[in-house]
Amino acid sequence: MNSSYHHGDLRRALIDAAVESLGETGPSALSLRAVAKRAGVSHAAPAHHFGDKAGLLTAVATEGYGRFADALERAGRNGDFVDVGVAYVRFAIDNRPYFEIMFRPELLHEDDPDLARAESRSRSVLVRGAADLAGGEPSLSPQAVAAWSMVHGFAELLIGGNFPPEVAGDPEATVRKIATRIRFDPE
Amino acid sequence: MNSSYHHGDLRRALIDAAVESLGETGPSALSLRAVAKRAGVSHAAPAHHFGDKAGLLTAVATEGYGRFADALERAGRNGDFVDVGVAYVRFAIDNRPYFEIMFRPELLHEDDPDLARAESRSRSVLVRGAADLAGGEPSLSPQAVAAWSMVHGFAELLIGGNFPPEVAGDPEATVRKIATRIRFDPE
DNA sequence: CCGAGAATTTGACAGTGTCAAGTTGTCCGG
DNA sequence: CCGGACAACTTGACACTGTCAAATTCTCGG
Repeated sequence: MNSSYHHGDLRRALIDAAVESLGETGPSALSLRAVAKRAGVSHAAPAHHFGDKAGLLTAVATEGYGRFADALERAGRNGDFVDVGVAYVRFAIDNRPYFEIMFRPELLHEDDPDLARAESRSRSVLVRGAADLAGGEPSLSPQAVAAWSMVHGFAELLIGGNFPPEVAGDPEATVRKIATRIRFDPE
Repeated sequence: MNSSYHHGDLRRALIDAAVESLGETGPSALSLRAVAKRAGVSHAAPAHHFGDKAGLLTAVATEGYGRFADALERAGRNGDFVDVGVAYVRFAIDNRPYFEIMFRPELLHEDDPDLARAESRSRSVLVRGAADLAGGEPSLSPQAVAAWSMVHGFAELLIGGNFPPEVAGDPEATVRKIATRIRFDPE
């Protein structure tokens, strides 16, 4: 029981440390060595578990997609797709460290099977919600693309600080108002 | 006035080199020294002109916002807001190196006055287009937020490779179809 | 023509990711 | 009980990065 050796679940601790670090410094300034130091291990320990910096971020993104799918699923329980949209941007706000990474392919190992699984799960939750709205189409309908794009763009613009105070102040209200009033022309 | 002993306009050459580099390697892997080498100058030359790595990226983003505003303005000439939306995502596709940087505040010097000017210009072009649609409101109406979010989210998701082939194949057609059929309920 | 001042280079420094090799812990078959 | 195999982790090194200070090179106005 040498104290220099980490006996608990180091993989878990490293992911947590990475998320904390991401929350403080943002993705571009994330340092593997800083993460290692925060977890109390040597600078090369992360490489052993994740291979790569991208590997660590992939693990974070995978966990993020898992939580994301959970949140969307929970919000969609009562059949109102507006709630799913609201949950989408709420997740981006509340889990910003995850969200800032999840849609940045150049930072991740896209071929990772776990990541792909988690990704496709949250995508399917999203599409199912949109399909309910549009009338049960299996694939990505134009309506679904539109809805997804809108909530995603809103989240990104909000996080990037591109909105004036009156909309950034209560983003949930704004997205709810918009999502409620929006319609899709047949034809 | 600005002629240097290197050869022409080094500032210009460095921005161009940065854009090329961004196009090849993406923003996260951009190296100041690689940019300098590409421009044929020493590794510390960029610092003199831009102070910082963020300074160089700020200059790139400023130029990007300029071109962006031009493109949106050109597209809005004939009063159809759908064209502006299409131009938005077309810009993201055609000028990906710029677009990938423009909405990433943590990579830039947000307080830079030139950047702020260029930003607010393209924003005002966008809002003016949306105001025409909504009936002349000056500030950011819910409709404008919705429209902006949608085209922006579409562009980001598209660039991130999140869409299946049938929509990524002809993105312009998809965004046009969506933008044409979308409506906004008057309460 | 020359000296001031700007543009650029040179050299150094701390920090980064990644790899190879060494060290330390764990566990299991005898 | 024990020895050795195996995984987890550390140590040390390497090339590369951004940034800064000092030295150099060019330009131009007097």
